[in-house]
Parts: sequence; structure tokens; C-alpha cells
Amino acid sequence: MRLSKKTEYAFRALMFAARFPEGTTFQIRDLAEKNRIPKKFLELILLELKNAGVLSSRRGVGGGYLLARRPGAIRSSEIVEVFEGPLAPKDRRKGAGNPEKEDSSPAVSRLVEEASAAAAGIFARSTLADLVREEDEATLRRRGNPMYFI
Amino acid sequence: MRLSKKTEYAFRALMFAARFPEGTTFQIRDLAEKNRIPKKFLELILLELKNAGVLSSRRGVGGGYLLARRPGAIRSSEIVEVFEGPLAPKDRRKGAGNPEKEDSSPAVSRLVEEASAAAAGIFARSTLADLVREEDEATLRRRGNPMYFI
DNA sequence: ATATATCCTATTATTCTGATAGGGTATATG
DNA sequence: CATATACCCTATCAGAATAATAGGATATAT
Repeated sequence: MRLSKKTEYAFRALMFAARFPEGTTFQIRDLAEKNRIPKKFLELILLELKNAGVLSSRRGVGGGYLLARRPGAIRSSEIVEVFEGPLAPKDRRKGAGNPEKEDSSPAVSRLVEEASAAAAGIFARSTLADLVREEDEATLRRRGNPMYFI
Repeated sequence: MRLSKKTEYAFRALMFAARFPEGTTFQIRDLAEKNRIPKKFLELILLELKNAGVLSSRRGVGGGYLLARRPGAIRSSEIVEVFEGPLAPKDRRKGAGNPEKEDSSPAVSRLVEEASAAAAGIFARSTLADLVREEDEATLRRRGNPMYFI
């Protein structure tokens, strides 16, 4: 399984956003420079995240982006689905879903849906807060500041 | 999650193959016509499946393809991996795997790997025999010949 | 010898992805 | 109210990946 650049950039952007105090904004330029992401490309991505209800924004001088919700309330599955499309087909009715499924065996379709659902479950159980926490812990460990878990 | 045409065609081809008595061959032309798959494209696919050890072949007059193993011994994961590449990264050592993973957050990489492993597990638990059986049962049910499960 | 059927390499067409371009719109500030 | 700032929006483009086609080479049963 592979994430598109857009999704990768989106995760980095949101983890960046999650490190700002709640309610304060950050600017595209700052994010783009610090993460070596093409600025104009990043604009499209943040706009999509905003339209998806993950980010909010303020325009004009002193404006910028900020998370629309707390990091613990943003599921990784949500982020992936903005750019990769629906992970698991919730609608099983005949005729629902992608229309070109017809020339595929129902058994194979079912198998793919089951695999998709399994992956979707993993993403759905992870939140932006989890990702940030995990990254922080990894950084601490690399600095020779080992953490012990019971 | 989406399978490429090659993988879809491969599944259909192998389910077709599984319906022949063990040891008997089928021809590309027959398979292509009955499943509306471009014949030349199908040749490439069967060749890949042969090189992957899933199919065997006999050349010349009266030749054709046949399964290299019994359908119950061919995992769906194997079929997917021939065309989509490795499903789950088995090697976790530093430097292993795709090299462009560097500009992605370790936490995100780990999450993706976990989701991949979940999907891979589903495919690995399914065999060609399972798919054929499921399709047969579905066909019977559609014919107004309902089957009852305890 | 010949017809059959797989084997192999190259090329083409189409679609998707990643990125760039250029301006439009809202807003804080002096 | 002019201006600088920073998001908003649409279009376009280059390259990669996918889907398919093309043309023969090779092996083999008869």
C-alpha cells in the first residue's frame, strides 16, 4: 500500500499544525519552507483539507490556517480519504459503489472490500494526536533520552 | 483499495484455470474470448503468472496453460503481489524497503505499514479454491437454488 | 513440413500524479 | 482608504504509470 504525495504532505502539514497552540494560525509559506514542500502544491492540499472540514483558515494580514478540531478528534482515516477516496465501501447495495466493478468476479470484489475494510480499520483507530505523540517519543529516544514503558 | 486491470484479469484467468480437471490445459484464445479480455494483453499476464510459479505451460500444438499447484495451495496474496508488488514489508531493517520513505514521518510510515499488513493478512487467508467455491455458491443462489448455512 | 500455441521485446495510447502559473478575494493595519 | 498580506480558485503542463497493441521468435504434436 502506498500513499500519494498529496496524502504524505497532508499528514506532515497536519502534524505541523498540531504543534501550534490551539486557536493560533500558521502560514503556508512557513510550512512549505520548513518541510520542503512546493508552496503552490501545498496550497491546493490545505484547501482540500479545509473543504473537508479538517482545517480552518483566516484570510488577510495575520491570517493563516489552523486545525478545525483538536488533534485527538481527527482520525487518520479521514485524512487518507480526502486524497485517496473512500477506504471502505460502506454501501453494499446493488449498483452502489464504483460502476466498473461489473467485469470483476463478485468473490474477488468481496475479498478486496474485506482487505480494504481491514486497512480502513487501522487508519480509523489512529488519530493525529497519536501520530504526533509517536513522533515525539521517537525523537526523544533518538536523542539518547530513552523512555521506559511498563 | 483498487486492483489494477492486470490483477483483475489474473484473478479471472486463474479462476478459469481452476475449473479445468487437474493436469489438463486451456488456451489463451479460449480464455480471452470467454472473458472479454484482450488476447495479447492476457498473454503478458499469463506469462508473468508462469514466471511467478503460479501457472505452468506446454508449448506447441495441443499445448496451453494449467495451474502449477492445486487451487487450495495458491494464496490470493500471491496473485496480488505478482502485479501490485509486495503487500507487506517483511524487512524492517534500516535502509530496507523503498528508499524514498525518508521524507515521510516515521509515525505515518509505521501506520501505513500496519494497514498494509492488515490488508495483506486478508489476502493471505484466501486461496484460489476459496474464490471459486464462493463464486459457485453465489451462482447457485442466483439460480433460485438457495443454500442454507447453519 | 506445417499448423498451433506459447514466448519475448518494443511501441503506443491513455490516464493519473505531481507540480506550476497567474491572478482573484478578503482583511488587518497605518 | 490604500496597501501589504495571505488565503482562494482555475487552468495548464510534464512525467510516470497503466492498459493495450504489434510483430515476430520458438517449441511441439501431427
